[in-house]
Amino acid sequence: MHSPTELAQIFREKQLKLTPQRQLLFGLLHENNAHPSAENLFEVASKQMPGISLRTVYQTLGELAEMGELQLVDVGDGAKRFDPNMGEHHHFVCESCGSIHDVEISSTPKIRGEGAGYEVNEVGVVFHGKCTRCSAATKRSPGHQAKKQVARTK
Amino acid sequence: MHSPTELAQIFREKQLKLTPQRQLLFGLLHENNAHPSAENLFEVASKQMPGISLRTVYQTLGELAEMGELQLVDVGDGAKRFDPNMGEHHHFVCESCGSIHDVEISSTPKIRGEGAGYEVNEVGVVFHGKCTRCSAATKRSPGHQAKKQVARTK
DNA sequence: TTGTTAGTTAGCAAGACTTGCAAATTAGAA
DNA sequence: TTCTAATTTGCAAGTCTTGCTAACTAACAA
Repeated sequence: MHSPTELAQIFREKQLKLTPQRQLLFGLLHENNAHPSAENLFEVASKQMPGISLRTVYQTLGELAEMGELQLVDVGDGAKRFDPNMGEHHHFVCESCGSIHDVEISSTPKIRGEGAGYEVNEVGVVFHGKCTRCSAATKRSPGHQAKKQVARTK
Repeated sequence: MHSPTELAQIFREKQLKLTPQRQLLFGLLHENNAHPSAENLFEVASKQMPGISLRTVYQTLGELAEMGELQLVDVGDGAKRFDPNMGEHHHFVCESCGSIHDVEISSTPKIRGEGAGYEVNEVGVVFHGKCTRCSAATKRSPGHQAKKQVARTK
């Protein structure tokens, strides 16, 4: 996504207000590669701006996604994640700690056979496995693993 | 997944009961390539067995998935889908009618660069676009499209 | 056929994640 | 400072799924 400064400019041009809430979120999202959920961002934002509403976080994230400033990532664990990296890339999800990492793939997969006639607009690839850290941890002490990075109560 | 008869055998071996509800669901799932959600199956099952509980459908689907008889497919539209096709394949989601189709890809994508050190256990590829039918319909009468095959209220 | 019992089902409540709504605020322009 | 449309909030509500538990029943033995 664009930098907070550039976003400010874009918002002004669209007659959208530059509220403190939005500015805070722009900053928290910029170059954030942790793939946070709305709730994650809300927690962090709350520390810097107690009282900010979760509803506002959802609202702002939704706007940014609609404007093409954020990519929505769904790894099937319940909550949607937001990724400011709009370049072409895919995702790796660690089964141990839950972390999500951007990855590049050697070549975009193509449909083979009957389905080849489909009109494809988008291809999403999600890898599941163990990240370097968890993989190493498992080797050192099987059974143990890095603490889950993303809280999941479900 | 296995055929209803084979599943019956497997369940017996595991001391699991062969209830009418389970038998019905086995049948409805067998060779079902429509990628139904729990709710979808519940509706169909209800016609043949009025009174069956949605809870039971979830329960049974969960058991089958755990036994490796069903694959869970999440295309990010809210509800999980169940796919009895356990062979290696990926999915195509039609943006117009919502239908999901199994597809094969020419080669499994590989992670490139730094992420190459990850321990990958599973690769999921989801294509989004227009299925043959909707693609043709759009060309015939732009603006129109096939009726959504999967109800989504969200 | 009957009794026994562990496995199941059904219903409802509740939890997680999101979104709709309406009232209260406020950024930005005049 | 005033005005107004855009925003933020808080809460209710909706969707999908799971936990809990009382009632039920498939499967097996006598």
